[in-house]
Amino acid sequence: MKRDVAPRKRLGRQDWTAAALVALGEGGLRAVAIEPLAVRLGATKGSAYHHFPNRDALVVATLERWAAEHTEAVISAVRDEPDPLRRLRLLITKVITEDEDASIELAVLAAGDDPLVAPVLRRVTERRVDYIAEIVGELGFSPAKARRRALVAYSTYLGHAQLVRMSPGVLPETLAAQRVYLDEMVEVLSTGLDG
Amino acid sequence: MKRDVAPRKRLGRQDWTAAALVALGEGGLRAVAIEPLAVRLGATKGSAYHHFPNRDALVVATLERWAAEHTEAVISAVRDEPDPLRRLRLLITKVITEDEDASIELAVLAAGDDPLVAPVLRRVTERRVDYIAEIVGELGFSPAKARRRALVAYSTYLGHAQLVRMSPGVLPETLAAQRVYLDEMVEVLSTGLDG
DNA sequence: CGGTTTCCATACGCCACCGTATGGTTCTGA
DNA sequence: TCAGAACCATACGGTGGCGTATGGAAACCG
Repeated sequence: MKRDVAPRKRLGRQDWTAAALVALGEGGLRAVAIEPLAVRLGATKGSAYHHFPNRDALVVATLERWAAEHTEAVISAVRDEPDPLRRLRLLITKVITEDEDASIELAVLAAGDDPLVAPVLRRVTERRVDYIAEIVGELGFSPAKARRRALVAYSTYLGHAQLVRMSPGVLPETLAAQRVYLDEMVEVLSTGLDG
Repeated sequence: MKRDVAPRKRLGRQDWTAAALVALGEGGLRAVAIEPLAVRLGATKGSAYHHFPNRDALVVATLERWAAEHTEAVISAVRDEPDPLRRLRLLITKVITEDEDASIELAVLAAGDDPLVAPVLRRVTERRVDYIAEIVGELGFSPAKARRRALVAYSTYLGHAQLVRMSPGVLPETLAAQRVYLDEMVEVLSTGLDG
């Protein structure tokens, strides 16, 4: 008579990190907690503490998975474009427009000073800035200048993400206005990079 | 014979919000908790719950105080400069360089999706963007374009703050390099605004 | 098919913080 | 000067999460 409400599958590490990613996107880092996740998964803490020694390990594994899955994804999505300037503009546009898993990224950024998040985030940041600088370098600028421009561009991206999160109201409302805005942003950021 | 170790002053709302601001800068929003603050102040919770109905009220009062003290401060610090373009550049430079109370600002930004923080932060953001747009408008641009440029500039500021917080390592190390970097950033952001 | 490993449920103690109740102390002004 | 208000200490109960112990079920394997 003990019917299983949900088909009681057995759980693995991946199930936990997957659920943790969802929770992370919805409620930030503090929502990545063992007991609520257990409820969400229809399991108990016993499962979690089998796969992970403690909560920190779960958080780290989750962040590591996020970094692996999303950092390279964006980069390899524009690698086909041969022209550096167009590639840069494509990258910026893509990354600004894309709001697919933005919530997770925003949550990670928001928790940037957490000792568990900091190292992962630092790695991802360096990787991204390096990549942008590489593109700018292809345009014929010195490594130093290329890096400076990359930093400005990446800062703008970060700030835009922050704005989207904290007060979308200040941003242009209509889709048309958004297009104009983003075009202008790309233009400003790529000033002087072409002829 | 009962010598007071610390001169046991009586506490007011201001003492609590002041301590809360310090805690906010040091440990983020979650550090703004009644019991730790009571310890820090050499008092007990009884005091806090006399001045504030609950923890949320303390947080709100603290944020309100921050908004009042720091939003207008920066703006009025550059109001004297008559030339709009120079005023804009002064503003950006000032705000990027200044790391006085940056920790509090960063903590507020990091907690931007907290329901207590969101409305305050939204107000502050609108106010700042409006002010930047106003300056750009003085340069002869249409309100729409001025606002777009203001948004780009403010996004860059936000992102830069984020970078400072999460991985200062990616930013230029030496003071000289920092100067060059900031100059270039100001130049990029004010591209096309002058002749 | 019996043993071993993997997986998970139950139950427990712990800690940090919230909020309340209650009574004591200090201040203030008629 | 003393009554009431303002202020604060102590003690308590509640909540939500962490981590551990222990035993039992499920899967795997010889």
